[in-house]
Amino acid sequence: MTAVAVGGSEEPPNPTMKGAKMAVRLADVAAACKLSTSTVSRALSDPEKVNALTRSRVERIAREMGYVPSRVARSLVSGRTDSIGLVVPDIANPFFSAMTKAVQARARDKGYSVILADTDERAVDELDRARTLDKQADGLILASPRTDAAQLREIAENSQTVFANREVDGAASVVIDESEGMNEAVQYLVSLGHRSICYLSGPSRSWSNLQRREAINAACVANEAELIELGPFEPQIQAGMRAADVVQFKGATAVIAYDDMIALGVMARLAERGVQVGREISVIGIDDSPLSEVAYPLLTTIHLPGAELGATAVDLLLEQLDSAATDSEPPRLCLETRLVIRGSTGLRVS
Amino acid sequence: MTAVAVGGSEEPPNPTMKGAKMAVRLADVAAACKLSTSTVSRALSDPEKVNALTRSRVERIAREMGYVPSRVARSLVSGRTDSIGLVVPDIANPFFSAMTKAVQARARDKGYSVILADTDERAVDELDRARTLDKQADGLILASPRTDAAQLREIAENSQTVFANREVDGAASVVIDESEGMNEAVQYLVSLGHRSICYLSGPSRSWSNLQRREAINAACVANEAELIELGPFEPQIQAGMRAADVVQFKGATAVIAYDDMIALGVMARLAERGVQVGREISVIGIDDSPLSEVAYPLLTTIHLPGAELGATAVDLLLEQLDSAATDSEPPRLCLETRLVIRGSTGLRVS
DNA sequence: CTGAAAGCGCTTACAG
DNA sequence: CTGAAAGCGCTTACAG
Repeated sequence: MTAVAVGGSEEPPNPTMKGAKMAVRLADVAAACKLSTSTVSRALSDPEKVNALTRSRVERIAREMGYVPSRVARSLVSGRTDSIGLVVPDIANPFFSAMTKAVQARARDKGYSVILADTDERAVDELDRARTLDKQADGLILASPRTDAAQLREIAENSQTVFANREVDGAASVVIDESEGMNEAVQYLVSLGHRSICYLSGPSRSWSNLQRREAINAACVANEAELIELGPFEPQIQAGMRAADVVQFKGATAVIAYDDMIALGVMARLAERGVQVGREISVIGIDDSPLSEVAYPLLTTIHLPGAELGATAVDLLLEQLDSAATDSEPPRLCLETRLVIRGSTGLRVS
Repeated sequence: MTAVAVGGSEEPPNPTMKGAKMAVRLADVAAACKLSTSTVSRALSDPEKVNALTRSRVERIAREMGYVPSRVARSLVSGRTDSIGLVVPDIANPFFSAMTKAVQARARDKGYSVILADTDERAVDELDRARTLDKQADGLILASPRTDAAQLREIAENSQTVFANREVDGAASVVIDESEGMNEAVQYLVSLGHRSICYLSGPSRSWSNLQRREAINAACVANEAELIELGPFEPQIQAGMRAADVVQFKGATAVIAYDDMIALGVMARLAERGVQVGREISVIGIDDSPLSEVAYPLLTTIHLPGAELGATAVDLLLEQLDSAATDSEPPRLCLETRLVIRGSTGLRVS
């Protein structure tokens, strides 16, 4: 009648410790079920390979015990982490936050989680951040990297990588082709009587900026407009405010900015000075961020499919992960743009 | 003189496979060094315990072979992942992107990476996302969760958790106390001649919204102003535009919105209707996001220390992780607010 | 200072 | 259908 400790292999649970780390293990469930860990493992992750009754019993007991499989143990055998790394220049920039949101949503739909790295526009940190993430993730999405092509190629050779908003030889990428939107913008300005157009450059090492410069240049040639380049400016409102001074000094009547942030900064400063944007001077942004509908006047801008960019990058990456081998030439996708006309543009006065 | 393959245990590397997954292992460098894995492991991660010459040789060879330790293997033994999970309602909302940026930066400084989950304002998904992240991270930061207190408490009991912008009994948290800023705002409006103030409510299940309602209520009582509550509205520009209609219908002359996004939407719609914000009607936001300096007129708003909130949450979480035991009462921090007066407010006209 | 062995928590051929 | 064993790539007492 007196109970003597028999076997006594049961470790008392430690209720003061938090976190699933000290939680019930597969072996605990197996012991409770009086089965081998092999069978329990199969019952939980490969149900077909196990007797139906065994399976349901295992499932029930596992649930009762609050069993949660260890992801890292699983990762160690599978070689996969089911997560992807995303490197962005500035999550506070609406373009990247919209893109990040889409990346996260799509990744989640596919059973992946995303590890985020923000380089705060510091190009020199990009490689380091990418390498760090590569150790923790199955693959990488590098958004608008400023690093030079050779180093990016090296990253792509050593890791599963997809570039967003940047093309790199031999690597998968999805970019936005601004030429259509840019052409519409220039054509529209010319139709309003503008003959000279000012482009406010973005970061000098930005691939996007290069694309946009080329696009506006081609568009200006095609539409017989003069092009004046100013900059570089950081894609931030503050920088746009400084840009406004240069614009005013140059006496420009039509400006296209590297992005909405700069355009918005320009408008804000101009308004402060009593200049009527949309009448005395026309301003066009690039991005079509939510902000462009809040500014005064509403910002005419080239719409960039940021969410689509993010979702597509995830799709490309997961395809690449699944196809294992480096079979064919990696895909390069290209998304289109269009001009969204609002209030910040108007007939040239003079 | 003729070199004959001796031992021949060298696996040929597979250059077509990408990713550090098939990379050189500790055992490989041990073999190359003709040492045990134990020694190599120590040389690399606990240098003091190893002969200086051995160490430098190991380090050199490891470098030459491009050895990168497997994080998951390490995690399996250490029980730590060195990453934290962050759950936010909407990364595209400037408040949360600013906070996320700060979380990421601070975490990185401390050697942690951050796994991001965006619930897209879907309160029902919060718990699920938190649990998923908990499996992959050492701890969790839950930003502005809408879930009810009981369930949040349960999360906090099972995982290392810090709440940002929400207080939960028995759990660590850092919140923003709006009462000071709110009081300044109401007092300011009253000093401009407004006697009736309209509050545009945020999400009904938002703890912040509750705090703000209480704060404005107290402030109105203290300043002898009438309070009219409208809403709820989602913290988005679109919702603010709809709110504007209600505001106009009510004939309000002074409104304080749940956040900048709503305030901005209100202003945009009002401007569209030809109503002069700052003259005919005063609008105050909450957040002081970069947008508030771009809107027209510039938005008067209550400054919220979003970056500080994020950084502080990380600090609290890491302290909690290090102190292992659930010793004392978890800390509850509170950050202050203040009113930033800009152009969207002015003397009451009638 | 160095090495052999056990173990972190799973999965998965390989037998039975 | 089930179990014993090996292994994923490290770290860490325990000996020597």
